[in-house]
Amino acid sequence: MRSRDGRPAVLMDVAVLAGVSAMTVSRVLNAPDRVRAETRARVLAAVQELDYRPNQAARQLVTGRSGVLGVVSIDTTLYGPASTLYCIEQAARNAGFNVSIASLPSLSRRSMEEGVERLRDQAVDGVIIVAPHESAADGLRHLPAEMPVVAVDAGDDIPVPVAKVDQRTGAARATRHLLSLGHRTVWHVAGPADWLDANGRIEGWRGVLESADRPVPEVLRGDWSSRSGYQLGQQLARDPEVTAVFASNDQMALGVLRALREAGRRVPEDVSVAGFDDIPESAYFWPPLTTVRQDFHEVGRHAFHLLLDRMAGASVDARRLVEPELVVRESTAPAPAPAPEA
Amino acid sequence: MRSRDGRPAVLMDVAVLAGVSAMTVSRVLNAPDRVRAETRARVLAAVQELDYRPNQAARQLVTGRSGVLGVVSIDTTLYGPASTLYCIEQAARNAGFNVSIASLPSLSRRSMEEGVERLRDQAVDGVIIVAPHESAADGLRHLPAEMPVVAVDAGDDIPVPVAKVDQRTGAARATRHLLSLGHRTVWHVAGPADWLDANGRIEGWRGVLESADRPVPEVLRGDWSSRSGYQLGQQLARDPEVTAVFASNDQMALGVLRALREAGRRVPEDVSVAGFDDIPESAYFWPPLTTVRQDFHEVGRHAFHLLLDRMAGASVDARRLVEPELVVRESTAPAPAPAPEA
DNA sequence: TCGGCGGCTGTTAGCGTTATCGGCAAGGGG
DNA sequence: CCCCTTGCCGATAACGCTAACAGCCGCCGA
Repeated sequence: MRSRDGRPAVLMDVAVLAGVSAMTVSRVLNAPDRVRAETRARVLAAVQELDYRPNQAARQLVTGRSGVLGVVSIDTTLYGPASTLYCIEQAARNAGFNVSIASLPSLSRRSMEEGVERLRDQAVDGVIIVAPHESAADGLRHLPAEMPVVAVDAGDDIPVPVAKVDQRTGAARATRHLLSLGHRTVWHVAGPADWLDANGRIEGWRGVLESADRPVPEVLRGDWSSRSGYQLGQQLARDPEVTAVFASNDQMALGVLRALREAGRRVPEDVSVAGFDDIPESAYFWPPLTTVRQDFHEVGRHAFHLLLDRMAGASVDARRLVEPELVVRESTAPAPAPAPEA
Repeated sequence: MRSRDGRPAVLMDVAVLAGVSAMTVSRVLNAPDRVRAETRARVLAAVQELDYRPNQAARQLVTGRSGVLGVVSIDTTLYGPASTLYCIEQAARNAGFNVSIASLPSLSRRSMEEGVERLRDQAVDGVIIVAPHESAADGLRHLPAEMPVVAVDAGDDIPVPVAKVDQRTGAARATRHLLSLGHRTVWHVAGPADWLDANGRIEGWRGVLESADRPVPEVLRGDWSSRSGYQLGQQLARDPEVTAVFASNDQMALGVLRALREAGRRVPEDVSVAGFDDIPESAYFWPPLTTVRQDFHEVGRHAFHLLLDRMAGASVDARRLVEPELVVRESTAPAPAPAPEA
């Protein structure tokens, strides 16, 4: 049922129908226990009957809060960001927030600031930034001060709370796993140079090799795509020294697998391969991929709660590290016996 | 620079600084040509100097428009919905809209209506629904009438504009391709029964088999996951009759590939396999997967423009079909010679 | 009996914008 | 010379809600 000749009911309509003042209706909705039970019931009945919905714009105009959170993110088509976004959204919904998104067309500081601006103009109550790039870090240092912001997977030297997966530990675990299988060293197919995740994994990998006193092969730079993994894999396949490869994500690992196979090198008998992410498909690669599972959902949840804290005034240097987990499958195996003449 | 002791500048501050009335400032922002160039310049200078940003809530309160579009979608972690969402967002941004999302935790009509409600309460100007389910169709028939809505990948008998990929044609192409390679018939690993896409593909597949007068094997139901493809693939691998399999998405095709290989059946020499979607990885499966490419981006764009039209009052039964494209790679090959005793 | 206090509800005054109407000056036609 | 138009701008009144204060009533203790 509607009042006012078909336009949606407003607070005043409810008040009239319930025989109370507008303020009382407002109270019923925002602080129910400050209204006598009987009155409250009458008001709620009126609300129901008129199918009344509070006008958020009006409420926001006076309270200054919109109940909307913003997420600015790079390519939400990628598995990681998509999962993180999804989980942020779930957490936010449960807490009564809506979520607006701003996908970044590029990785520049400028583009990131544009995304934040757009959200700010929309008057979001806070922003979560999913932009694991060096260049983004730059932007994160020049944010409008009054806006609560947290970052996902950002560096450590920025003035906003950060939720992230501990990339170094993850990479270290994968690398140690390969060494423990008897491989002399481990080659690394990395992600793009401006991705923090990529660099964190390089550090983890290199750290283990160095402290175990192993040779550190040159880093091979991919771009996260299977194609790049394939191309670099072809390179690796030519070198008979290579018995263990750690790829910085599962897609590149897939490319490596294919390149090795095409070159006649068996996985895992001749070469072991490990990935990173544990995308749902990797258990069905051939062979099933040993990889490092990142709990993106956990990261999303953490990010959301950090933002909540931040909005409540918490300090700017909170950090939330999520531990990744090594998932051993069939793409890694003991190193082949050294060639006879060695 | 700020005015009013540090709080953000409002329209009135700009007006005072520029020596004009508030209304004139408003006009400069919304209908620039109705203001003398000189005045406009003065106002714009003041805007700049005060770093003035219009308060959207106030504007919305009086105009009734928010400049925000809503997208309600199932699991945005899946490749298809994620791509569609991404592209909707791009298109919306370019047209000056923001986008809010509501991911659905379940596929029920109720859950979908909840998503729409949430967005409606947020006062979005329109909604795009990405919920390719039978159950969603039900909900689509009971939407608040005054809200502009378009659907992605929905059925045909609903009262909202629809943008979708022509699933039947896609499936038909894959099936015809396999028949043309000499296979007697084609087995089908389908998606969940309540997904429209899954059913559309079944129809396309069945249609081709029937009109070519081939036996129609029983449909095998998966759940889109590689795991389900793997399990059903094991079943298929046991049947020596099976020489061609069409899976309803690439993930399940991956599972099928693995099951066949484990059972000792070579792909494509013994069995041909085709998928659907053309996810970025499928070119690096082993063997590289023949599949049907869906242009999700195109769908996203269409959906957005349909919504724009709808908001402008266009009819409710607009339809936009996107043609999918067969991508032939190495997982399909001519049928093996019939067994000697046949 | 009265002041005071606590529980409940109403009144008033904005929040920052745009719609609407109206005014004023300059210019053009009768 | 006057009237009417046209171009530009300003005053006022909403839009729908809540913060802040004010008022009423009944009950308590003094």
